[in-house]
Amino acid sequence: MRYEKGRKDTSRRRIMDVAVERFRTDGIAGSGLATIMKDAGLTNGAFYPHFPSKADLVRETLSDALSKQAVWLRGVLDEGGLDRMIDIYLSPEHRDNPGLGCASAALLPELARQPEETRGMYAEQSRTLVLLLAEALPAEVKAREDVACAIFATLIGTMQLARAVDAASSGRTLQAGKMAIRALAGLAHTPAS
Amino acid sequence: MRYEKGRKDTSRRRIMDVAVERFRTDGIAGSGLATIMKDAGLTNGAFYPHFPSKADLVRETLSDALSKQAVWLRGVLDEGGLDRMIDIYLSPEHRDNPGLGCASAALLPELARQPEETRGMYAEQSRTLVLLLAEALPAEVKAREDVACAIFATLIGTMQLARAVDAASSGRTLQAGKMAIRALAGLAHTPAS
DNA sequence: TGTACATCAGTGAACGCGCGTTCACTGATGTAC
DNA sequence: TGTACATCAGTGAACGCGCGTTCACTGATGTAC
Repeated sequence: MRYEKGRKDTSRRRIMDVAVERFRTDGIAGSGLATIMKDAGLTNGAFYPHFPSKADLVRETLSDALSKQAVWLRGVLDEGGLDRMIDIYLSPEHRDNPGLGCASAALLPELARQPEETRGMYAEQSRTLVLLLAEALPAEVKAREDVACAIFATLIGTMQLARAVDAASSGRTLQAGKMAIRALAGLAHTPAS
Repeated sequence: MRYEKGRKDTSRRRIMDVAVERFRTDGIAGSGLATIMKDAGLTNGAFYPHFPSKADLVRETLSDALSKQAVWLRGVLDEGGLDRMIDIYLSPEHRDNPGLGCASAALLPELARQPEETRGMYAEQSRTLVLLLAEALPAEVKAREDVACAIFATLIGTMQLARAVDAASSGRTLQAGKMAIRALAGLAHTPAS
């Protein structure tokens, strides 16, 4: 049947929202299209009027997620600075909700195995995040982009580690990451969080 | 047919060697048992006299890989110290050969999605690596285990990032990681590597 | 030392299942007149 | 304003394929005598 105007756009949006969350929760290879479509309230076949293939869905959803993360990052850095961002990123809430969190923390090794087009998208989008971090570094920091890149890597590595280890060490892992990133950024070390 | 003594052990060893390499290259969910067995020179059905399930293969091979990594780490730290280890870990050779490299860099987010038993194994084995790093820190470093944990996270995050981004920025990412880890460890920063 | 036999690693076909993708079809809506 | 018709998002069954796992079977070897 023919549907009302704008219907296709909202369906597409719903598919994408359901898909990123599932990718971040179960991995890309671990997420089937049938499940995604069912969760979006549609059937198998409705996928292909929206996306030419799963690879395209992956690329588009992750590109979207990274753009949103850039908006979020800009906002948090503007309001609360690097210090505040670190506390939010390395929070237990973020750790316990990978489906709603950072795509890099959830999927980075799998992203490295994606087709060239997806990898190029990631290279570009992650660079934006690193540049935003670089801008937020204290004025006296040298080699700003390199420091920002290392901070980005430490955020991601710390979150992955906190998710993989047992609950007992997880909190300490997060704290260790915060401490290290503050040291790299040249911020005062605040022992109690 | 009945095979000569020790045959089962060498087959098992071959399955495990082929499996870890494939896991690290293609991911766990992305690696099928049929392919692994074929690469090990055996057929499908020969898998089950060796392992009760794929999950067991995953746990055993990764446990083995992490033990070997601990041996490697101890050796490199003894011979060349933290500085040498950083250079080897964050080398283009390691980046370009994930199949032979660090299991954490290749699989950490996927490890966080494994069954409890596998996660427990990882928590334990990664702790050993962190403690080895802590021992290798310069004497004056405080909060040694926390610093070591952050260094571990930075090594992993940096390698993942270097593998995901384009070739042009990849080298710089590795250098930025080296610089940051040397700073965290309180080692002199050597601008040229 | 020679013979009979139990062992069991490995074979290869098959199991049910979910994967990504294709396709003929539906039918309420927007558009043209 | 009313009618005829083209559109096309979505349906639901099917495609071939690879997945993890099972199973009846093989047959050279190690073991027992």
